[in-house]
Amino acid sequence: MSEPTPSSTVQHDDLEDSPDDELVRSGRDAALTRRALVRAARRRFATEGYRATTVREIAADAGVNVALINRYFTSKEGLFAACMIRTSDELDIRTPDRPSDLDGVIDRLVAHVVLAPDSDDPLQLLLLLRSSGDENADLIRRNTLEHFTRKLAAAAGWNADDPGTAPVLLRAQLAIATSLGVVMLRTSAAVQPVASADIDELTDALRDIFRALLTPRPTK
Amino acid sequence: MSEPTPSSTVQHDDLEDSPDDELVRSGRDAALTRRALVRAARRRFATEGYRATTVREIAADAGVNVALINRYFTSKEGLFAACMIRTSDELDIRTPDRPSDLDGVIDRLVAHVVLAPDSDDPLQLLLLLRSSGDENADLIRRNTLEHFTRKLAAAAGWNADDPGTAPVLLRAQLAIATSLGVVMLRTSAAVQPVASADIDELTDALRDIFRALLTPRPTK
DNA sequence: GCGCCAAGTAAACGAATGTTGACATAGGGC
DNA sequence: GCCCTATGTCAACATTCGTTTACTTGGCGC
Repeated sequence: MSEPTPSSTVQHDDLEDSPDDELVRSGRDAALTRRALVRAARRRFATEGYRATTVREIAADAGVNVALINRYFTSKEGLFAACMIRTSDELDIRTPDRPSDLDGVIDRLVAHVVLAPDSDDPLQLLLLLRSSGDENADLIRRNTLEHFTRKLAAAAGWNADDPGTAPVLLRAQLAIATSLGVVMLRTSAAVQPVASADIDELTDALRDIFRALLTPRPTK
Repeated sequence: MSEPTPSSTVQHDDLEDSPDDELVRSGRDAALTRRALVRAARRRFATEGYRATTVREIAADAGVNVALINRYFTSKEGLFAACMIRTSDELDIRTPDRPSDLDGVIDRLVAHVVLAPDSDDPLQLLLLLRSSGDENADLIRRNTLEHFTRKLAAAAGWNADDPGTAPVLLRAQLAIATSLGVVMLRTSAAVQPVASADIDELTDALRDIFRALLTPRPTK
């Protein structure tokens, strides 16, 4: 009888060709290890969900020993919280300051949606993540999504003080919902044809929808 | 040392007040048990995801012994397939035979999306379910989604033999993606305003989008 | 009323999960 | 150069997962 492979952790000598480690791990560097873990965790949490992701998978992706997750983040939940906090920050940065530039906002949103499946864009985690079983994480996600909705709606002419513009807020959120759905179909299920659609074609189609949704229209 | 509670299965004597069992379980009825399991599984799979759902939870929800899942459905995956198959059937039924009735199709889709959060509508499972970590389960979902996409696209004038209508297929899938996103925002995260939007208002907005997406438009 | 088979139960299994503690080692301060 | 601490490794843990096996129980045909 042959000996079973004793462990599922991969050694750092067979990282395959994954360029996940933006820098070559030369020596011992706690900060680098933490970043690698967060990056790997973001991808896994986004594509597999919180509970379906195992810490051993994350550690393997990051080319790091499993126990370091608990060393640096106390627990799996702590690692998840670390991913979420940074996500919230980055979304604020990407929000435009000039509400008039609706086309620019749309282009940026479309770019995020189209490119999300291949990146570890924090937006992807925000969009994909479902109920995690962690109340605080869910709250952060809801607040961030609502914040982003208001920003997008403002670019489309929504005014919090003008109840007449309320429909714009709803339409902005439908645009976000569409983004969420597209990202899910492309990353989570690889459903055709959207999963392998031509980038330009998909971009055009999305831009059409978002413009139709968000372009100021006085009529009902 | 106190004895640990030996099992997480609940007896059928403390079903709480859940009306999940549409009929009182008087005697032994295999068909009833199977239906109860499928119903409970649909809700759990839809709200928690495949891998995050445990067979013991499902059995407890259905007020049934865990082993019966394996007896009637061979495995957790078999139970999932049973949920999906019925979903596929219902979607087929709801698909019109007359492709010209686009408005009717749209109305039905919108109704499903709007009502999904409060029901155990099979469509909800289809829309909410994410990457399950189980290859066969993912394949079932992908095939069902693609099948439904083609049905919807056909109602909007898509013809598999006419490459010129390919964009319609993509747009139909964007409509599905939007549905998926809306259902997720409403059920999974309760994001405002879409979560508490007026039903009629939401219905109108969705109908507008889907018509704009799917109404035959000869121009590029 | 009785036996027989379907329906349901209980307990255990191996594998996988998150976590922990003891140990090994690199690398900079002195 | 030596040691001391931060960093990383290894093996084990308790628990939970899906599944299986042996068993009990209920209801229908005769």
